[in-house]
Amino acid sequence: MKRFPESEYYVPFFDEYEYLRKLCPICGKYFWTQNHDQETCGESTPEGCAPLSFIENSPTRRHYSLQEVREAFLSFFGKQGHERVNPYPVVARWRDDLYFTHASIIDFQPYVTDGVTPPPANPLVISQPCIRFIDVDNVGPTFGRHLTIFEMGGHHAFNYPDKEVYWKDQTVRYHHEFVTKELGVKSEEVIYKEDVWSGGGNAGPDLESIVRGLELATLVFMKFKVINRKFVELPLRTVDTGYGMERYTWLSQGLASCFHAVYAPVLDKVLKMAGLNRVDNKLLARVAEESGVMNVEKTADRSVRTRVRERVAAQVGISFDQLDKAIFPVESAFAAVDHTKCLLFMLAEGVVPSNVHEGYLTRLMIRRTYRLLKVLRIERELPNIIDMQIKLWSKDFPHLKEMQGEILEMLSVEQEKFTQTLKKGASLIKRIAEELKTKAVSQFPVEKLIELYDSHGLPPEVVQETAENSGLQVSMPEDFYKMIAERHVQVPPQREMEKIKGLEAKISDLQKTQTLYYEDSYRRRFEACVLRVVSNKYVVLEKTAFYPEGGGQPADHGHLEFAGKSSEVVDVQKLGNVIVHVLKAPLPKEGDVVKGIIDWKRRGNLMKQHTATHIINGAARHVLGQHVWQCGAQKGLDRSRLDISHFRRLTLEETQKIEATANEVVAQNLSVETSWMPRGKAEKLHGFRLYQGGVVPGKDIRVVKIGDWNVEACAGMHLKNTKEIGFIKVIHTERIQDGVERIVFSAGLPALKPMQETDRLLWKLSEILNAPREKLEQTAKRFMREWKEARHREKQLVKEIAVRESLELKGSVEAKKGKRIEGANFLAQKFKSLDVDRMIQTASEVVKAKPDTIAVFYAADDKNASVVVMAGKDAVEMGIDASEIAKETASVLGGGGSGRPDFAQGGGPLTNNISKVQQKAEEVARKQLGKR
RNA sequence: GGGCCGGUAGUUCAGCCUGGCAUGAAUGCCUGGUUUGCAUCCAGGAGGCCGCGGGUUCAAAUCCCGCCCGGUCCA
Repeated sequence: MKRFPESEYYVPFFDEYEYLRKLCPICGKYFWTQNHDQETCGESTPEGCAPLSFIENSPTRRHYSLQEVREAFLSFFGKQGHERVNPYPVVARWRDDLYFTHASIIDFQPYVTDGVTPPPANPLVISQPCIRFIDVDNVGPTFGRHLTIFEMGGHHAFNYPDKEVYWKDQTVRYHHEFVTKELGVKSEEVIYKEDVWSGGGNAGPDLESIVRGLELATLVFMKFKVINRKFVELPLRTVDTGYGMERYTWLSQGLASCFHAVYAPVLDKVLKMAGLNRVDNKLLARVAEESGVMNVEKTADRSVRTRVRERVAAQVGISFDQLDKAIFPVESAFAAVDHTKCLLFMLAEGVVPSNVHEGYLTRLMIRRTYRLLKVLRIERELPNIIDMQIKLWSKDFPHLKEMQGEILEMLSVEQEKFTQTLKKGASLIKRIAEELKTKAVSQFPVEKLIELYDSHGLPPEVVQETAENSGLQVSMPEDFYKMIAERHVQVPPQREMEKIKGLEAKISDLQKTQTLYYEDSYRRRFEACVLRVVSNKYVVLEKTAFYPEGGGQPADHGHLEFAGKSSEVVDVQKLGNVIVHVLKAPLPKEGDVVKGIIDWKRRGNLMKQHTATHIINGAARHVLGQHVWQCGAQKGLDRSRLDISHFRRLTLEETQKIEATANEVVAQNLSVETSWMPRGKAEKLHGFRLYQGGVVPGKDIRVVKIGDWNVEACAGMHLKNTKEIGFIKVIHTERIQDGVERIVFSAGLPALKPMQETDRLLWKLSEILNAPREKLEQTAKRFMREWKEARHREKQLVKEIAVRESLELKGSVEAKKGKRIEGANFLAQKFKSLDVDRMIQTASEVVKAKPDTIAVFYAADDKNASVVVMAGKDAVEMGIDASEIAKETASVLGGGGSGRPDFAQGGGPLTNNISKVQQKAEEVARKQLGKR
């Protein structure tokens, strides 16, 4: 749907304020204005509907800092009955459909907007830091209209069928009042433009407010769900507003760019570092006014950008080159100032740069920032810029300061990695270029370009630079990134669980199964009534103490007893609210009362492993830092694993420290408390650290708290106190992805097993090396050293023997003991032991001394026979081909051989035929010499 | 989660496709000489579990399988 009818946008406010609805002849959108002479929509769009006309001419009552705009916004809506809500994290860990919070409404999706959970307040107001990568190419060129990190002010009202808060008219009135009465903009300057908003499966009409060319806010009326491309009305209608706090700040200050308004102290210093502090502000202001046409589409090639710039240059009245030279570095500084704040917020919330997920986006951001700073020749200043950003923002966001050390460390690790990649890349390109040159190829092949990007991370532009220096032409095909994409087409994963889905339909009418394991996690026996039996395999009870698989904890096993029979429970799954036991025959009948008995050895172990997982997680964070988050976990009967985010390989020392810390927690006998509470309350009480295991659905969540050590939202089975675990042993660690470390450990009695394994190994080693345990290390070192020395000595000896033997043989050649055939010396010799290396060395010496010699040396052990054939320089010239001799003689031995004319070897398993080698070799040699 | 590239002297790499002596290359190191201020030149030398484990083969750095380690791209 392109647009909604007028009725979706009309509000009585427009009549009251004598607003007129008009159609913009340039962008083709409807808009509402009080100024009846207004012709275009008044927004500074890429189509050029209007310039920005507030530069050096602010329409507001006074200048506002970002902090002041935020406060004005929050308190204005506070006065209008909105409750203030603290901002959420920028890393959206409570969602599995996106990585970063990119709008204020994200905080309340999906549970609030789907009606599952009540909102924390209604109506509410919030100023939410948001991260958006979608516009990253525009950050800088648009002078701050686009940012990767910004604060979105939102006042939200959730209208339920039985409870109306406010809807369109009131929303527009609030906005209008805020802009005119609070900020002092004249009413006739405020234009409302109609648009259609959709995102995240929801949609609705929206009005954008525009003042002096700048879009300031979007007022969205979320009332549809998109199902099969059709709009279906939602029972819950949400007022979703987004006020660009930075844009209001910019508007009020009327400075040349949004960055001047928001980042003044940092921008000043960055410009100074880069030697750009004398840039003409008048010129900047003129460019800013026209910057609305800048809108670099992600896929657009350079020519579009150039064209747009030329247009701006014409408007400003200077040449393209002049403009580009003056403005381009400033835009880079703008972007750098934005990107470093973005990095600061991401890293402060513990995103570890990596090759996957949000970590990868962070890595791309770091590399992008690094390249920008490099263009400005201030890449060494990155830590200083980050420090300045911390200083600027930690007043409002105190958590930034706490992470200072870790952030700088992560950045330096990342920077080091990147320079390594670039360094390696440069030498790689050079080598390829040289190789191509020797082949007289002047065009850089596309497949090499693709390989360099895909496998070595070198964008074509970088290749271009380096390769063109070596005189190679590099042209990038238009569909380069499409070609990359084609290399990554993947087969969609096959669907499993189809059977279970069929099962779900057959039990969906049943009531929620009562969960006895939550009432008492130590309960081992219970009685319950059978509600349903499906497919002679699945049994549903009214209540159960069997824990179904979930949250990385495997299902309980055990028995059901009924009418004197016993049936084994082999699996337990949760389908919706119903718990299904998978049984091995015999099966009870529907209506039977059965006795359930949990396999306690299994369950007890799993509880130990699970509580231990939480402790290890806490220990890892304690030892390594606040950037540690759980990225995955799986509990097992005798060992479990926990994946954590960390930017380096774990060292042995760190691992042992984690292990020691975890065991201290065990020894402290901390109590483990589990409780159910509303999501909002839990978040308020314990923060977003709760969501270690990823998304936790539902209105109420279960909070597992281990003393003051660790709090997580978790549905699993836990002990009552840590001492019950007994002992935790870390078995090993591995790096499963860049930035993700896996810790494999065991808890309780099963932890004994890996320790005994290690013990056994040491025992064996001690036996083999014949050394006591405490001397093992130095003994192993000594053996290694001696082995090396021995190997070295052997090599020398073989050489020496070869020289001696060759002297003897040379003597026999001279004494004409060897055969002379066709003017060449033919020397065949059987060696006593099969030592190919020695034969080669010897032959090599002989041939060197007597270049007209053909040496055929052979030997056999009980399994194989080998032949070495070497021909001197003169012999080769006479027509000898050692390769053929080796091949022919080896065929007598039942094998094969080959090599070069001067040297070849072969062999075979028929050791009995070794006596025939000499004759055969001579025969072939004669033939070769005779041919000449 | 998936794809791709790589692991060989201290370092950067060649050799692998097409199995057959690692006389491997450059650089760094050591010795001697020539010079002598700042990447000088010449001669000689030391330095390799060819990532680990299997398999194929008369023969594996090279081919096949598994693992470990590093890099990189995509979602």
